[in-house]
Amino acid sequence: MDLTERIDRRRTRNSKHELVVDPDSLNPVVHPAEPVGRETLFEALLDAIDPLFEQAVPPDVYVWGPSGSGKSAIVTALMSALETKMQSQRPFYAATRGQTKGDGVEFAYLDARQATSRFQLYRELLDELLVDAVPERGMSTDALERKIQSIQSTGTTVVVAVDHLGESRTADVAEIHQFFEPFENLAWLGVGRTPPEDVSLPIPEQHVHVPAYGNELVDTLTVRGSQGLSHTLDHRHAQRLAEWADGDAHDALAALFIAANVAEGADATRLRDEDVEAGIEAVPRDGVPIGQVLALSENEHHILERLLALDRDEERPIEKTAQLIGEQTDLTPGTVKRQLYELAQFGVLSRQEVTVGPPGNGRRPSGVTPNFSATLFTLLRE
DNA sequence: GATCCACGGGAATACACGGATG
DNA sequence: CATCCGTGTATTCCCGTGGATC
Repeated sequence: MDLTERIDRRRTRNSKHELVVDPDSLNPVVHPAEPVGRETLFEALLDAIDPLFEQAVPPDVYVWGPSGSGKSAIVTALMSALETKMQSQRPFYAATRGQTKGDGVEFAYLDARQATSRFQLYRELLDELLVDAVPERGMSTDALERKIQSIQSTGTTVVVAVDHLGESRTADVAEIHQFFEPFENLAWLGVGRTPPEDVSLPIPEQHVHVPAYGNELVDTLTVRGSQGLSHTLDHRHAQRLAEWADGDAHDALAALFIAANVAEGADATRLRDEDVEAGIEAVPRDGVPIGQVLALSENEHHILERLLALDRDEERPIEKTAQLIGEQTDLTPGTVKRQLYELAQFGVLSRQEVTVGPPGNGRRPSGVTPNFSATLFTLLRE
């Protein structure tokens, strides 16, 4: 960090009123312990796993709904609530026994974006269940499966939530079904966007539909905004964001997060209209969720950073882009090109035909542009 | 020695266009 | 006019190799 940067930071930190007091509250990838205004959905989820409260293994459940409808928020909240509840009721001696954290019921939350293969899903699950570290390599997937089975043979019931199913890189419902089939005392709760009728069989009989936010989004924004900022979020601003985002909490929070940063950068003491508009400006309405971008590998992040650094106004065929990026990384242009194509298929980048040079024979090249908020990506990468 | 996976290279396939063919 | 074909690119798909870890 150079000197001016230090001074800059010091200056913003010491400005009379710090505007952002809790960044996490404004962060679209962070979910609060208690989601606002979704009590009925919480009930529906509890209903779905009701047998659990009579010591039985509940059926598998599929939770689905559009992007930004709060699926992740409600499921993470449910799992952590269940965990604390069940733990407080667990007999004291259980905690000290054996290699598992205890017997009875165990809860785990897995993010399919972090665990994309059967191996990784099993590994993450074991990591949640066991106190000991679980190896990341050198152990076969089948060995992990046997390990999970041996835990179950002690009579432990496992409820595992798997978030973000059916994205282009993550496992889908059918795969999750297959992966967790071998385990007798395990119920899974899959979360995805695909409507049940479009999901390839087999699919759980229990569905819980999470519809897009309606008016509740204004409340959610108000609560989270007011927690994150040093002042109450202006009602007009909450309304403006909710309306623009059309019920998508991810987009609304993304814009709010950026707005707060813009305002803070300008040494404002309150969020101003122009900040909110700047936030809205910086978030594409139909982009990929930023969490999906953040979950990419380190190399892919490098590629994206270089891509964002290139002059945005210039049209450039993908080949040329790959070459420019390749020069700045230790990846070959060929690999960069393939990765760019993959990212485009993934939805992280969007492709459009590019008109460059004389109209030759073959197929026209295309260029790539980010399909997410570059500002948000940069802010959250730090 | 076994394991998983990121890279990298390259084969296979898709697409665009002009010209030939029926 | 509709369709097929050849050529030249773009894009997707696949798989072997090697690093890192156990």
